[in-house]
Amino acid sequence: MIKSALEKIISEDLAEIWSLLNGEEKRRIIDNFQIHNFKKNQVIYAEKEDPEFIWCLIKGKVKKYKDGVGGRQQIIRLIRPVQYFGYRAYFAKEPYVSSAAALEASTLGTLPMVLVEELMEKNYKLARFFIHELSRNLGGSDTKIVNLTQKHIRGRLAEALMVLRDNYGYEDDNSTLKIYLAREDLANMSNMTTSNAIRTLSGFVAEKLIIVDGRRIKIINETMLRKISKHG
Amino acid sequence: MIKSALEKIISEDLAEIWSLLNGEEKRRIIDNFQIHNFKKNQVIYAEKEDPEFIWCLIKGKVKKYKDGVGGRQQIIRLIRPVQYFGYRAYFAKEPYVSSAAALEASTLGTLPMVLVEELMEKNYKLARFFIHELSRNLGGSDTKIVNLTQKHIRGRLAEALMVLRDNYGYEDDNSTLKIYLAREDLANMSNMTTSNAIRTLSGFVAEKLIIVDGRRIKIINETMLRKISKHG
DNA sequence: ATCTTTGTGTGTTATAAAACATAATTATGT
DNA sequence: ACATAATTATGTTTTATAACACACAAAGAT
Repeated sequence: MIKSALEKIISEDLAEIWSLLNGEEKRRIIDNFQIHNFKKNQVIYAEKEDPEFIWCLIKGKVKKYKDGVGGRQQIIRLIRPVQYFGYRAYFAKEPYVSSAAALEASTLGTLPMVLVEELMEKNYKLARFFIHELSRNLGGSDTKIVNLTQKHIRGRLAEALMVLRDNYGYEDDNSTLKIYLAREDLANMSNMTTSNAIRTLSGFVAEKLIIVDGRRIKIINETMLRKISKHG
Repeated sequence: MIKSALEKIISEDLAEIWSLLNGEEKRRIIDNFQIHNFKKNQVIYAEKEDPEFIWCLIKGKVKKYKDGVGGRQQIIRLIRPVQYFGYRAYFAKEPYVSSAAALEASTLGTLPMVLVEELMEKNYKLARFFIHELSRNLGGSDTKIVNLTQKHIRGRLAEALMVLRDNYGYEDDNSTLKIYLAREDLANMSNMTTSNAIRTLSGFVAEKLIIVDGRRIKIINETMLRKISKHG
């Protein structure tokens, strides 16, 4: 398993990033790539630590979050395979401002950021890849600021459900979200208490917008949910 | 005035960015740099428009903001001379997600993004400059999400005052904020209604943390304000 | 299997902040 | 200089959401 997952990613260009590199560069990546396994809920790195590696999610699901006042947690971003994270703080030359944890058992790879920077200096496409990613994430964060501060509770939860849908998609039935979050995590995505996440979710069930079976959420009326998310 | 301001910026390396370029590159910048003047409150660009230029604030003050539900505006970031903005959307290959407007009469310069990208491809330092800026801004936005959603009204306003202090500094008296915002803008920075910004500001005056004279805000107890901003 | 912990669901109360209302002041245009 | 509009200020009411309380179910531990 150790190297095969990586070879697969690189050779099949599952991740955009690798297709930008030449053979020699790919060689150096493979030589320095380290595989790590994380259990469900295990912290990958924590706020205030110093960044040293770029992280690559190979299998599983990861949340990036910030712990705020009174132990309240805000989920900032969700990661899916094959995505990269943990490089922002290094580029900014500052400690992490958010933490990362596995939402389920996950396999990740690391690469020293010094190597990434070295490759980047030689290969403009790699630099451009990060500029593009950072720019998209920044736009997303700015949008999230307004979503979380100005929308009402129903709008924020509907928004969270749509984020899950867009990030992880549906199961084979084309309607069950392919992620099973605790109500608490749902609340932490939507800036509300767990009680209110549960209550609001029950409301959506009563309105036949979704069907809930434990942590399985089946989206019945996506159009309506998007509408609520927009004007809520 | 037309070119002199630019020559001054470039020659004196007032902006970090120019020191990264060689003579030939500086030449091309100067040839393509366009000066624009904006009146107070004039919109520089608006959400959903397509980005074409990078903007350089030479003189004045600029706010970046998003209009949210019910006409409520959220100020995302403040710009001071000599800072660059407006490039994120271009790099992300998407329309602007926020608008920019002059907070006071301002002088700005534009440079076509295609030129910036061309220079960037040749000059790694320029690419690294943008990666650094984007990374810092992204960290700032992620932090702002938690600040605005989890802090109470006093904490949010104190935070806004400290942001103003850190961005624009003090007048010669070493205590009066070097920016004169309408209460409405103060509210739009702090995610609250104008009424509450006024009320909370009056509270700070009563507690002798600040002195207010119209739009002039004199910081009396910065330590206490930082404390309120942190735990509020 | 039983105990303990953790997560889910709902009703009730408390409260922070918005919404609304109305003056008083300050700017702005003619 | 005056009229009109915009901004600042403050009091009152309403409301969205947090906080609290408790029951029940599910999952782990001994």
